[in-house]
Amino acid sequence: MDRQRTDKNGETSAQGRPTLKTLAFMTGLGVTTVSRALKDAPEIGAETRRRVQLVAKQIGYRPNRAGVRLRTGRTNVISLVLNTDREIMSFVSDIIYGVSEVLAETPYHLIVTPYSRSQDPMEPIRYLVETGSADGVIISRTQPNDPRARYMLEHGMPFATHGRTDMGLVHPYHDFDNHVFAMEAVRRLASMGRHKLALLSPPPGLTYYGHTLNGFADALSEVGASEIPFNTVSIDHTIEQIRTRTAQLMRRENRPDGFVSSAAAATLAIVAGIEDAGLKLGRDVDVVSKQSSDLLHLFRPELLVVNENFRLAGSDLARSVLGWIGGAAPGSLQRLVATSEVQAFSPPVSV
Amino acid sequence: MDRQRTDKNGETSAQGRPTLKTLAFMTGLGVTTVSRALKDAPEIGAETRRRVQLVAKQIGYRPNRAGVRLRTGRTNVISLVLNTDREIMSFVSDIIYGVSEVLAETPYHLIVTPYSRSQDPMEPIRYLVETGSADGVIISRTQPNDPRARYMLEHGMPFATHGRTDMGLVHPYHDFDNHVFAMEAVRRLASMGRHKLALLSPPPGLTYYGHTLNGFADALSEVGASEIPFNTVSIDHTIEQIRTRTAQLMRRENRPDGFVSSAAAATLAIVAGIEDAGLKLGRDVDVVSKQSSDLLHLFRPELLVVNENFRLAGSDLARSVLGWIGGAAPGSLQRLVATSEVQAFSPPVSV
DNA sequence: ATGGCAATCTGTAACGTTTCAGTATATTGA
DNA sequence: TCAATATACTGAAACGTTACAGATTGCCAT
Repeated sequence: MDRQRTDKNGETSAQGRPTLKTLAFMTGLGVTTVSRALKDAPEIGAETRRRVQLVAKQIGYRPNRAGVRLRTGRTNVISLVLNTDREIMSFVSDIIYGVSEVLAETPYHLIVTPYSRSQDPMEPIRYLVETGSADGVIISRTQPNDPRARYMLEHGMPFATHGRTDMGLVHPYHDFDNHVFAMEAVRRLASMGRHKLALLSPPPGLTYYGHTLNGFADALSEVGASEIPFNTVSIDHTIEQIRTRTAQLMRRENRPDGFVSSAAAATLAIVAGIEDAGLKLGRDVDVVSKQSSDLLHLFRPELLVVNENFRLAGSDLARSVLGWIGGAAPGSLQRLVATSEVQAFSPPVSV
Repeated sequence: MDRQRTDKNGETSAQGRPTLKTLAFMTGLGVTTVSRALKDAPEIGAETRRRVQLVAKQIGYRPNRAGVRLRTGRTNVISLVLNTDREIMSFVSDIIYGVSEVLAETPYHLIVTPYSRSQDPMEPIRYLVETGSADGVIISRTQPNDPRARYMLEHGMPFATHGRTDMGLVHPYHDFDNHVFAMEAVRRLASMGRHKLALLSPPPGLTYYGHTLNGFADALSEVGASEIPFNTVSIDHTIEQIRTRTAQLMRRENRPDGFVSSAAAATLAIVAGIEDAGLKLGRDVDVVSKQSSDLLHLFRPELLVVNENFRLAGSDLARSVLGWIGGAAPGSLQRLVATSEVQAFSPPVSV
């Protein structure tokens, strides 16, 4: 197991990985001096500092994470907390890449802390805070009154949320403007002559559920369109459930002629349901959908899409947590990204 | 910053998180005894053991990771190494969930170590080994002669690969039988009367590229079909590139009447290319595709699919690494999963 | 009684780092 | 010249854990 353990107490040149002691021996200085020289402490002579840093670079010195962590309590870890059964697929990969890309230039590692259907969402948070397993946390599926945010705020754990909260607490967030998304979607559908619209919403409970609903309602009254209720399912339901419900809805007399969908996978199901009912996309009904990767236009060119960039969300969230850890004001680390325009891929069919 | 620091040297009841010292004080034992009692060491009296464990549970003692890591060198970390620009989207989320679900019942944390296009794939591996940042590693995009596997083997770092190597070294792996996949795909197409087949392969260089190619070739000769070369693109190319090349191919005189595709997203592009060329899926050409989530049948019901379960791969890989760390023989931790049957969603159209 | 031996328990040191409280030397001000 | 002070460095202690090398006790065979 332990490969080489030649060194006794610092005099004999150490094997294995170099430590401060190794550097101290090589430079003839004390470990304290070396430690401070490496972090540019002011009370170290300019030449000594340079010398130490040179040697450190030469032999590839890297501070031992466990040593630092034990001594300082800093873990150099950011934890991304994910729901393992409800999270959108592309969300996971894109956000991880976004976070990674920011952390890559720092000493921080990314740990993924999962929780599942069966668990209380608070559990992973409590674990992280109680065990001090991370210096900062990123959470998603944010709720208006989010106990996780409150808890972390109370316990001094820096964090950032994907989506906003609404309880008067200030913390970093990254959010996509789903209010505007829903409004633009409705406006676009209205401009195509669609006036009986259904919304496949985010799961009730999450903050952006409200944003989406409000945007939808606001635009409906703005353009004078009406809503066909479709609230027995949300994007959290299975493909099959959404497909079935859509088909049922489309067979009713008072069926919608337009859909707004908050997620790409759900949109596949909606379209399938529409076609199950014998109707045709672009002729009988139009659909505006959010998507996070550029695939929906391959599925059906008649689909109208708005892009949400999860990779950007990831890097933004990572920067925010690091910022908070670094002492920035949490209120200055909030970002609401505007939605892009609704995009079409095939010329509109006149109704 | 430091919240409470009442305790001086163990006599005064400690604040903050309980440590062995806290337990020692509460039970009236020495820290050594407490430490051993918690890990069921044989030289501890049965009653003492129970007593210590009871108190530990009551006050919610959790060993300090930094302490353990510094002392023992064990990190209790498994690292998943991912390519941030070539990895399949669903692969990332599913495999993370699979790994997580296994690690959840252990003290292990999952850290994601990314590398990008611009980097040498060896770099993250060297980092992990040199800094001892993980007790075990999971890699994907495995090559027949994989320098990462060789390096980790040489340096005693337990690991598992998604996909096999082919250099006579023995290590745990999880692999999907792409040879059989390609054969079954070809057989299915042949049974539908398709005899001029094109293969959209994995990227050359990866081990399963060879497996897929061989299976494809073997089945071609078995059923007496012929290959239409389509090797200017692989599933690593962009959607647009695949789409364009497919359209070009389908406009040629000697065009394929069947495709075998190694990835779902690429299949979307193939179908788009087919339709760009004015041809119809199921009538002019059939496509068999691998998929990892059940979405392709929504895209075009004529598609034929074979499912590959990445979540299973993840949990399997995690179990393998843990097994190796735990002392199991690496050769006993290898698994080749059979492909499911080729599935159809719409009745075949006679040609 | 005495030596030997299990059975239990314990103190000390060490892992690598940072911080505290210095020490030694040179420099300054009067 | 002498104290005061700044500059550059240092040892010891501590973070929480485990391993090593004992120490204490009771019991048994002699």
